[in-house]
Order: sequence, then C-alpha cells, then structure tokens
Amino acid sequence: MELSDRKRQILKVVVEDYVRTAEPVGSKAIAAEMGGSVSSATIRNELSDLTEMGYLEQPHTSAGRMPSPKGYRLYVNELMEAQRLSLAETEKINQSLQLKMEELDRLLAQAGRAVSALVRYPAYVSASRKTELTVRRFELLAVDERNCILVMMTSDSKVKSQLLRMQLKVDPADLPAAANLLNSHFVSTDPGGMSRHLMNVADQVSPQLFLLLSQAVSFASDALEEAGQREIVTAGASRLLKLPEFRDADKAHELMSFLADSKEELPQPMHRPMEILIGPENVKEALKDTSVVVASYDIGDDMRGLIGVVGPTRMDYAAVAARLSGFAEGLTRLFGKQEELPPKEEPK
Amino acid sequence: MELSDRKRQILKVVVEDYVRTAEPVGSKAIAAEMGGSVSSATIRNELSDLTEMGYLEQPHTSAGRMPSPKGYRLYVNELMEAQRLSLAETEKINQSLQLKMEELDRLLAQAGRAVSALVRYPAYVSASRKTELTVRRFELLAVDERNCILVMMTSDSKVKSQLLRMQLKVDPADLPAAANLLNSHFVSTDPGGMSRHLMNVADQVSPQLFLLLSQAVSFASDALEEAGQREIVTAGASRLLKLPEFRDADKAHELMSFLADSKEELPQPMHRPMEILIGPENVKEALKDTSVVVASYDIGDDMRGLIGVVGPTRMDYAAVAARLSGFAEGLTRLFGKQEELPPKEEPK
DNA sequence: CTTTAGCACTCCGGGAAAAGGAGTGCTAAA
DNA sequence: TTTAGCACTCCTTTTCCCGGAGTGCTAAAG
Repeated sequence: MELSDRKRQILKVVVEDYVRTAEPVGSKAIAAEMGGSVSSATIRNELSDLTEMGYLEQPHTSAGRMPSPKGYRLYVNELMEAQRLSLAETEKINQSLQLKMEELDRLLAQAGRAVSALVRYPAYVSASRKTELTVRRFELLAVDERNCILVMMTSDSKVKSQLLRMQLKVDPADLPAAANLLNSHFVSTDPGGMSRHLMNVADQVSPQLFLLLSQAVSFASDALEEAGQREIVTAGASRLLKLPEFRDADKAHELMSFLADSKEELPQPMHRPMEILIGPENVKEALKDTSVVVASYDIGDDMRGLIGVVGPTRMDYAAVAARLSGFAEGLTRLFGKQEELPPKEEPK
Repeated sequence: MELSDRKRQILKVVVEDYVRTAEPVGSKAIAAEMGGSVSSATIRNELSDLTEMGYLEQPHTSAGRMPSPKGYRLYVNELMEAQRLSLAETEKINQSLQLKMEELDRLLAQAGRAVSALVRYPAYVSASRKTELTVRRFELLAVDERNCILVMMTSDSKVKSQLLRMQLKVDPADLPAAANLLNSHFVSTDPGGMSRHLMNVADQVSPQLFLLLSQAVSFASDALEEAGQREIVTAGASRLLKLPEFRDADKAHELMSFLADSKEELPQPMHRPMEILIGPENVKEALKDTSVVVASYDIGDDMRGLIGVVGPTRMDYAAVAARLSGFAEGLTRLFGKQEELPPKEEPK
C-alpha cells in the first residue's frame, strides 16, 4: 500500500520532532505543527495506520509515537530534505581542514576530532590502500662497518629508512652491489613475495651480505605491511554520555568500549559514497541500536578514506549527512592538492 | 598527637573495606573484621576520634565512615602493605610486554591497553626526551633532477628520511656538496638554531641549492621537534563507567573528555619513581576527586617514560602500585635490551 | 467515506507518606 | 577504659496516590 501524502508528512513531523526532543510525540503536537488544517483526531487515525504499517512505534499504550527503524529508513530515503550548509558552516569545515600534512595518522586523528566536534557525535576516520604497496627503489648508505642505513622509496613515492645493525662486519665497498641486488630482485614485489624470493639469492652472495639483505628485506616487508593496514581512529566517544539514550552507564559502556577496542569492525560504505545504517540494519551486535553515517573520500589515486559518525537512532540524519559529505569533499580536495606533484617516473 | 596502634589498624580496615564495597563502613563491621577482640562500642569511640582528627568522614550523621583524602594519605604512606605480585601476575605482566618494537607510538598504545586491562582503571602512557635531539649526519640521494631523498641520522641513532621536491632543477652532481654543507653546519644543532643558521649560508651557494637546503633544514627541524614532543596515549577510559562513583553521566563525561582532550595535563612523577596523588592533591580541577598513580621508567639513556593510572579516590592503591611498578620495571628492562647495541660512534 | 468532537480509559511520572534499617552518640555500669 | 543498652537520626526503599498526556472508540457531522 502506498502512503498518502498526508501520512508521509505526518511521519516526517514525527521523526523531526522526536529527533529534537527525544520524547514520544502526540497527536496534538503534530496537529499544531501542521498548521491546524486537520484535527488531532484525524491525526490519531493516521498514526494508528502508520503504527500498524510498522513505521511508528509506541513505548506503551497511551504514550505518543516514535519512529521505528523502518520509519527512519523511509524518512532518510524519501522524506528528508538534503540540507544545505550555511556559508559559515562550510567555512568552518574548510577551516578545520587546514591541517598540516604531517603523518597520515595524525591527520586522521585531527580530522576525526573536527568532525566529532561539528556534528556532536562520536566519529571515526580511516584510510586504506586500494592497491598493494611495493618498493620502487632501494639504497644502502654506509655508516661504519657494522651499521648501514637502508633507504627505500615505495610505489606511492614515500620514503622510509632504517638503521641496520650487522652481526658480521661488511665492507662499505660491498654496499652498492648489495643495493643493486635488492633493486634487481625485490622491487615491485609484494611483502610475501619478498621473503619467498630471499632464498633464491642465498647462494649468490657472501654470508655477511646475505644477513644484511635478509634484514633489509624483513624491514621492507614489515614496512609495506604496516603501511597497507587500515588504521582507524575514533574521536569524541565521550559525547555519547550527553545523550539521553546513553544515560544508562551499562549501555554507554558497551558502545564506548566497542568504539575503543573494535574499531576495525565499524562499517564501511560499500556501494555509494555515503551510506546510512539505521539501528538493526547494522550487522554488529553492539551497533544494533545506534545509527551510523559513513562517507568515503579519496586520498590520491590509490588510497581510499572513510569517515563516519556513530549516534543514537534518533539522529539528525539530514544535518549529519550534509556535514559529513562536506567533510568528505573537503578531504578529497585536500589530498588531491597534496598529491599533485609526485614524480611520475616509473621503475621498470 | 600520635595515632595509637589500634586507631591505625581501624583506619586500615576502614580504607580496605571502603575500597572493596564503596559503602561507608560501620562500627560493627569493623569489630567483626578485627576478630571480635573489641566491641563495636569501643570502635565507635575510636571512630569518633579519627573523624575529629580528619582521617575519616561521614556523609551524614548516622552513616558509617569513609576515609578522607588525609586518611588515604596516611594509609598509603604508612599502613599499606607493599603487595607482592603472584607469580602468575608477574608472568601476565611480562607476557603483555612481549611487544614488537615497532614505532614508539604503537608500543605505548599497546602498553597502555595492557596496564588498563590489568588494573581495571583507565591508564595513560607517554615517553619524553631528557636531552635535546639533534641531527648527527645528513645524506642526499638523487632521484631525478627535480627530486631527491634526504636521509638523516639523529643523535639517538634513529634514521629519518623524506622525499624533497625541488622547485628549481638541481644537477645530481651538486648533491654531495650540499650534503657536505649540511654536515658541516647543521649537525648537533637544535631545531631553533638550524633555522637561524640557514641565513648564514645563503650567499655561499646557488639559489637552487639554497632552496633545497632550506627544505632540508625545515624538514629536519620539524622532525626533531616532533620527535621531541611528549606524546601521550590513554587507554581504557570507558572503564570508568563501571565504577559507582561515575554512575552520574555528567561526572563521567567531565573526566572522560579530560582524558581524551587534555592528556598533556596528566600528572608526571616529579621526585620519586612512583607517585600517588590522592583526590585534592591533584592540581587539575578535573582530577580533584580522582586519584592518580604514576610511575616512570627508562627508555635507553636519554628518554624517560611515564605510565599512570587514573581512578576514583577509592582505589586499591596497594594493588595498583604493585602492578604499576611491575610494569615500569618491565618496560625499563624491555628498552634496556633493545638499546644495547647502538653504534657508539659520536660525531664531533 | 472522511473528519471531528467527546469521553472513558490507560499508563507514566512525580511527590508524599510510610516503613525499614543501618549506624551513631550518649549514658551508665562493669 | 571498655562495654551493653537504648533512643535518635537520617537515608533508602517501597507504597500509594494523583495529575496529565495521550490514546482508542463511538457517534455525529460534513
């Protein structure tokens, strides 16, 4: 059965009222909010229908109505008006993105704090790689005969380095040869492949050099693996405590420790650039009665970031969605700019 | 006035009972716990004295007694028996310290989680440098005429590197000279000094090289500064919610956002390797009715770490102190091992 | 057929009153 | 100095009651 226009409007009013007040809303209030064109009795009939259809629920007979997850879903899909951000608001977002491009971790943490502060709910941010990272080039620098420095440039034009301590003395003059070996055999290879490949060169070099190489390879594959991991930071978890639905300490604790310890299991947008998951639509038990809004953004060409907000099902979806997509765009732009001038020189 | 032995014993019982139950403790319970050698009436007289002297307080007439901060202080200083950890417990601590020595940040975070899990309170961990960090040696590696790699070894034998993108083309053949310049002028200098010094070399080199040098110097001083900062991580903040004293959402929120946003202001041990700050002894307003136990540990020779626990004044000081010092020792040992073999070659 | 007014009924929330209990402080005796 | 006895205090919990908001039904009006 199709919903009449009036039913839709009523549902909209209920959602928006309930989001604001956190109290079940009654027929009288709705009638008033609709300009008095219909009486509360009429509204009551409609409410009764909507409840039967599963869009609304009642905490108990003779209380007002509140939206069910299904009701929120309809609201989000069809009723909600895309909120335009005010200029001031947009300005604020961009301002909070004036981040110094330090390490990615730090930047994510900062972005998370900014989002959380803006929407007043806990937020989470992460970045992950679309394609496997590899090493593009190795260098070895002598320090003394027991120490040398390994420098690698990765396929995303970042540089990593590490001091290698050698169990056996190595003549500094041998280093260029070792570096050549690395450059000819271990370049453009995924971490697993590197360690496997190490065996193949075992008999081509002296034991000293082999020890050195295996250290280098193990550092390289560790570094690649680490950089490939998606790291997630959360911010503003304690904001939950301000919400009436988390007045109960146990409930709050459950969700907050989920945010602290199981960040990896927070939802990612699968199909669209922004997704809204309402209450039981969440797979994770701990999120069953919260809602999540999550958007993705691009970091250069081969990384993808994700930025999300966790809140009660009674969330101001329109506001959060607008701000979140503002942020996602801002971040895409930010990284677009940063990544403009990487050396395109490709190894072969 | 000196406290009689019996008074001291009574105080001890009160503290330990109150810590366990979070309820004011009455004369009868104390009498029972002391083996029935004295009657509750006698205890009442003593309690009355102790209250007058300020070691105990009463939430209201005709309630039991609970320790005042002064009472806790006496308990911590004189009454508390240093708790010996069971073998299993020590084992557990050491096990949780089987950390892979990745980046310091990650290690701290992991240690924080371990401590927090063990003592069941929020914990914080940080590391800071005792002496100023400087660069010991620079290297420049050519990539192409617009890009080169800066590698620096710092005074603590760590290696950092960064890709430098040059606005003006530079002949790779000039790089060794540039590196020499860096090595002769910017080594063993603090970050501030580096930027000041940059002006002095402005007229000794070509504009291209100068641009390159200034990028290198600015990266170096940023890196030094960043590495010098004390970074603090907190863990397990949500455990607060399990405690009856933080049942009130507002109170919990206040402390949790302090832990999230003002970590820098958490206490550090000043004089001794371990310090206990009880309630109002804390300077920070937000900590006025919590207690903090904080211990320090060594990271090699020139870094010092700090590891602390935040909880209600009603904290099991003996247990926390024992576990914390176990952790601090473990960490010192861990870092001691790691740092055994740095190259002692000193620059001059 | 839809809308509206009227009305009885339900159920929650808050406040007052009552009951219960733990613990104190005092007194007087051992 | 210690102890038993007892009255008193004050908190906590429970119970009870009331008011109000809101519903659902019915019957009349549009």
